[in-house]
Amino acid sequence: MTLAQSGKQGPKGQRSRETILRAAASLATVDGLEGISIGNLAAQIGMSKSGLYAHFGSKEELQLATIETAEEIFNADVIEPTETIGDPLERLQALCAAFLSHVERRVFPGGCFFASVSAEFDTQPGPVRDRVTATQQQWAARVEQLIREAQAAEVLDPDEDPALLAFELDSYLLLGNTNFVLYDDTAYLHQARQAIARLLERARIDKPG
Amino acid sequence: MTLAQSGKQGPKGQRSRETILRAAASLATVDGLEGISIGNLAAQIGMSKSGLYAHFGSKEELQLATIETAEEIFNADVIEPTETIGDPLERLQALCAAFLSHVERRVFPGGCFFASVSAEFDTQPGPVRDRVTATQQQWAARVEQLIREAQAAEVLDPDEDPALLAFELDSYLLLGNTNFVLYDDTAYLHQARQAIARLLERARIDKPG
DNA sequence: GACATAAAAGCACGATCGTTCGTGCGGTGA
DNA sequence: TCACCGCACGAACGATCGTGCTTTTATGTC
Repeated sequence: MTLAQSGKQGPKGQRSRETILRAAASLATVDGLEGISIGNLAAQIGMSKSGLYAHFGSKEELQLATIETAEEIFNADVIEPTETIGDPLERLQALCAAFLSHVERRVFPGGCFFASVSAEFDTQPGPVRDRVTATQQQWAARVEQLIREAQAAEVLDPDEDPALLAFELDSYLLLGNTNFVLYDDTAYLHQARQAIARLLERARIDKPG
Repeated sequence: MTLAQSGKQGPKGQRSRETILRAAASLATVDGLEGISIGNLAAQIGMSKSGLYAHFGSKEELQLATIETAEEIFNADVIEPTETIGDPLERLQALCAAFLSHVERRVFPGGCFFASVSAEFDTQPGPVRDRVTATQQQWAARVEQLIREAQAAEVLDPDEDPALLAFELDSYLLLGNTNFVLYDDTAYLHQARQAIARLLERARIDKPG
């Protein structure tokens, strides 16, 4: 019986598991989630192939656990810091800024984990794809919801289509990430910031006076 | 001596090579350019592994030839039809429309070939990456150039930053492609079209009268 | 210090990877 | 008719893949 199947696990095992998954999440943004090999990952962190493998029942379980870890890292780094902001428009701006900062600081060496993995699994049905698309939709829904709140608070034009505005914002974030990684040039992150700023400016309600 | 190394090739060989490369280009947008295996590709088109391999000296040569073929397909389907249009703004609009149509018609089953492959090789140095980035830059430069021409023709606001405008347009195209493939929903292509239309409308010079 | 158990390693398996080699078929020109 | 050559084939290679089984090493409790 593998360690993964038996529910038992001590503190040592949890630490190892965490080490494995953090390395896997980083490697996945460079070599892809499928491109990672058990042996390669094991060598990376100085473990034996079988010792690493014992923590998971299969490669797919490792991939799913890796996604979960990446999501925790992403949430802690990008989403949670913005949740104390009351004003919805400010929170939206902070969210976009945090994302681009997250990419720029190379929290994951290959840029946004979910952009990377969803491009890899977009045409590969299965639990991995489902898990990734769920996270993506959650992100898009969050952006759109903040736009609706900003409209309700009368700081964004209520005639704007929230879904379209969210699409446009996400577009800038995605291409900013993609081009930054591809060309290793922060100029594209700055373009994303400019595009976001003027899009939101155009959607803002003109305050009288 | 392999067929690839000897320059000699008859009409039969060229036809086979073309068959291989077209299948490879399609498969690459689904399984990735690295995910393609020689055996898998050979089985797909009913050839032996070694028979296929003889057309190329290595897998990397196959990848590079695949990119070249994909570029030809893309140019013929997206770029060339728009080159007869004189007005730069109209040509820009036609180019964007042609791209989204190209994606929607699934000329490649996994959407835009270069979006797919550049996401895969963005962190993998080598000739393949270089070839892909070159094509990407060529596309971006084309879009930006059309914007400049439209500004010179006084149909787009000369105060607009051409690079930024090109970035925004490319953003919509990329996310439109990505989400269409990921969710198999044309709604995202429509959002891209809306975003493009209103961005260009905002950048247009208001005609007096 | 002995014992139970978690955690990692050792080793080996079948499959598949890219790659190479020798061979054979079919058409073309001497 | 015969030699030649483009083209594709089958077989096999070393390497690496994911995956198991067995054994050894740590860890922690009495």
